[in-house]
Amino acid sequence: MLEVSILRSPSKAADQRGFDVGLFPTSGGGGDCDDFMGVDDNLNLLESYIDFSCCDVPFFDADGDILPDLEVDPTDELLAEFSSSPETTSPAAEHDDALKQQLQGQHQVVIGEEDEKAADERGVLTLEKDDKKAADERGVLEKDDKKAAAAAGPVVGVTTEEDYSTGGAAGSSDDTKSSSSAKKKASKDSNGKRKVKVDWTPELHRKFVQAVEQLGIDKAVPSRILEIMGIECLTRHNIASHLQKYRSHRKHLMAREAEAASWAQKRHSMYAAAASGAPARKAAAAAAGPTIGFPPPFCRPLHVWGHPPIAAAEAPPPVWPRHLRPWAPTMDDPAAAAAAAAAYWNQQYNAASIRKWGPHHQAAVPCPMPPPAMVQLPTRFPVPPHPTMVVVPPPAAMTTTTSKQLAELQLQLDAHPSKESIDAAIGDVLVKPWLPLPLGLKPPSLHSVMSELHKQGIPKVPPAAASSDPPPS
DNA sequence: GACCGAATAT
DNA sequence: CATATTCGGT
Repeated sequence: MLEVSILRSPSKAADQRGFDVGLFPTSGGGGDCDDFMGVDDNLNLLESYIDFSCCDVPFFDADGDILPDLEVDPTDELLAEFSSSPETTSPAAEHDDALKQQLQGQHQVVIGEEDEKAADERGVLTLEKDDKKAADERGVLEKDDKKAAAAAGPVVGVTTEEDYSTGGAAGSSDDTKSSSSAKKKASKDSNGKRKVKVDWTPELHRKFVQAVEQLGIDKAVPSRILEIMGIECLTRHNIASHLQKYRSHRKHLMAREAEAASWAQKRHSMYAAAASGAPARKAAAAAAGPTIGFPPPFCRPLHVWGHPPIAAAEAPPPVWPRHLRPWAPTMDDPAAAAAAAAAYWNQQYNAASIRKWGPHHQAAVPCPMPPPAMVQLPTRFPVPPHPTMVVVPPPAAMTTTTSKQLAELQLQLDAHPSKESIDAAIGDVLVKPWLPLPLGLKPPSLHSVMSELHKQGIPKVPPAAASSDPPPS
């Protein structure tokens, strides 16, 4: 917490440490912090534990509001306490930092050469799991105490890194696992670097997606992505982790689309059969109606990247005519589809972050972005470099009325295939109703959609009538 | 040994 | 749930 406050509060700890506190540009999507790429050398102090080497001003927006904090675990908080406790905020800070590193180093050494369990048996470890928190809260030992602790041995009430990062295992009479993991941790952090949870803000994610797109989903490997993103404070592991999630979601999404497409295909065939088949068969097909053997009129996307549940009342229309969606790509155009997918991800991310952080989220970037020039947009990328998308999700739940209306609309579409192919209509209008809308394009209300359809000569057909009246061929 | 991706942990 | 870490394979 305090760690965050250091970085968050320009007037307090950060200032005291001589941080060059800057503000985030307000420019919505474009917040590609070229204007604060400069990294204050003073940050090196902090870098000792927290690799914020390129995160000079990550936590403020232009209003000086506190921006979403990085989710830090208690480990981080402790170190924050180290960094921000009064005695570390002045000239002494540097020494403290150094001391802390030193302390950690010593601790590591001992952990490495002494079995934790043995230490425990010796009674050297004084903190039980439950006490750790209290230790956290009461803060860190005074400088002198730290020195003393370091001198006396590594484990006397000094809760160092591995204590926290292993969930307090060091203090418990826990077993080999904890000690070995502590060892690992210790060796890993021997350089004093501390891993902070990366906050994948929309901006960051956008960069990520752009990099992935640029490389191609197949060739997109963490190291390359990182290279293209050019964000120093990210590690290959951060990228890998995010990439894993990205791929996973993407996979689900594609599976979903494939499924929908296959349904569309079936539907197409069925129409063809019904239109050209014998009367009996035709009647059967008509009687079966559009809902039997077909997927629901709209396909809700999988819970992708924190898709918000939307109340039925405020749910946007799940479908709208193709002509009202000029941006809609077709599955025939892979590039457009890919771009749409990318836009979709961006939109998902924006939506998620709005929910998470509120409407000002766009200014929040945990790491400064590279200058835009560093990122080449795919030539065919049809969306703006920094698209701000409007969320157009399908409804989480439908009221009866909405459901009826939808069924009706569906039937209208069924009964009056547009000049475009049924396939396209299904693929675009029904299969992917959740595609993002570019900013400025508000999703049409169901009402407007329907009246538009009506204007286009598509009458409102009562479901009963529609189902007994198969579409003309 | 570095990297990757999936699995698992936090 | 999001992210980090681990682990097995290349």
